[in-house]
Amino acid sequence: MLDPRALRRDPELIAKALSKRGNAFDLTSYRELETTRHDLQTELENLQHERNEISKAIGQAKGDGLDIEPLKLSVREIGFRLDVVKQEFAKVRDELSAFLLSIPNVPHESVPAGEDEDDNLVLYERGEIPSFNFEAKDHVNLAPSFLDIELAAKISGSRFSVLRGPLAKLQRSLTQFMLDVHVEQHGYEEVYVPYIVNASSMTATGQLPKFAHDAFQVQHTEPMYLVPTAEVPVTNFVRDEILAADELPMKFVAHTPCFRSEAGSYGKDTRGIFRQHQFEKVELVHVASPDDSWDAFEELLGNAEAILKMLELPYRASVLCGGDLGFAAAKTVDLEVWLPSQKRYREISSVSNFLDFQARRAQARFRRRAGERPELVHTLNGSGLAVGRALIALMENYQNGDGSFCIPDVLRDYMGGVDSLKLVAPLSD
RNA sequence: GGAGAGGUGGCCGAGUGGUCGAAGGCGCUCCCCUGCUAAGGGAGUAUAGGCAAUCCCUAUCGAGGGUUCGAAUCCCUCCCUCUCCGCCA
Repeated sequence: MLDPRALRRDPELIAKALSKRGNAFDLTSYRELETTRHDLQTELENLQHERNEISKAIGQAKGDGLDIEPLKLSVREIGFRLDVVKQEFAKVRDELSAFLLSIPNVPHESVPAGEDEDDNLVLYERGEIPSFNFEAKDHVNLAPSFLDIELAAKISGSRFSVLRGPLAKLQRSLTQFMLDVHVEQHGYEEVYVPYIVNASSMTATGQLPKFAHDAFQVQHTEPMYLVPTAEVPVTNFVRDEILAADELPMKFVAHTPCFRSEAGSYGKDTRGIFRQHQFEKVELVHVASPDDSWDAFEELLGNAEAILKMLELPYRASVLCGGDLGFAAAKTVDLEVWLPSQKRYREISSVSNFLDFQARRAQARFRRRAGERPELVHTLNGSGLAVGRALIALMENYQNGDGSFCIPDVLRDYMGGVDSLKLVAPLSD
């Protein structure tokens, strides 16, 4: 959520800043709502004040043994009027808050203008794109019977997968490796978190109310949601908390499955496990002081890149343009890994600084010094990395032409010493 | 699933329908005293909103309704936590 005070002070400025996203900010209805809210609130508070005064007087009169009936009568009209105004105010307040919750974050000044991913700005490329003297197979053809989409379709439906044997182990090894690096080398605390969250958590990080259709909802005593990313449960650690300055920065790493409905992506990336309703991700989350969040951003990006470097996968980094920027983010840098079968880079990590946008929704604050007013923290996160996509990238970039692919050095211990896999032969069971 | 207890400020914990935003304690901040690995004394210390505003006003005692001139306090619904029993990975 944007700062309501900043918005009130200069709505034009915010509208202009949001236009970088191609987001039309409705100044007219905002002004109308805000004016109505202000008028109603003033009237409401005045009425409440009057009522409080008289009620206080009644209390005193009663104590003094005086007749309180005339006073009661005088407060009656106020009560009626109050009921009406209270209702009107509640309605406008709810409308305004729904309006505010649906406004995306203001893009940082370094974010390029643009409509979609074609307008993203490539920062740099790293690693060496492999040159094969054979036709590169894609990940499906490299492990046909170990990656069973049909079986998953029977069990669940489209966009699910079953991984078998060594392929399942390889995905687990990747996960383990990433967690270990972030904990042992980058100073993160590993956390294990719920995979189902409540509506308040989803609202705090920005998935709700606007993007309900992207999430899987679970019906319980109240509506709950399968986590679309560990960002949701982990960032919500600090919801409604007032932290001490020395508790910052907080750095968490969590491995979770992620669930996305992928509504609106029909026909897109339908082959293999590239875009699934359920996928594994290792996520990094920072809770930072506002002074340090851009440093934290660089650190996070470096931490995610470190995994790609250690796996020796070719990748590039791009700043997302305004139009491609996620709802809550002020700035995002995507890491994209080279996929030989597609002969292009594809997203494997997304690193974002949300500034105080999520923190305001979450009321996540800290105190610089004891006795001072609490301030909103800054939140950031980044994939470190998307495990399923890392699996694809590894298989494809390390393929040898005979259907086998090598296991990168850093994973060999996790794989029990295995240095290559050949999974093109049918599964024998 | 059954039975019970409870949700109050950074924490613990009082609270009779009326001057309670809330006693007391702890913690924290500042000051004083003392000069020595301690203690004592004083003052302050919730959040959000309105306003140019220190002041002032409004709201908030798990959430939402209700009763009442007035609700932390009474009633209803929901959520959560804890204890015991049952079941269970």
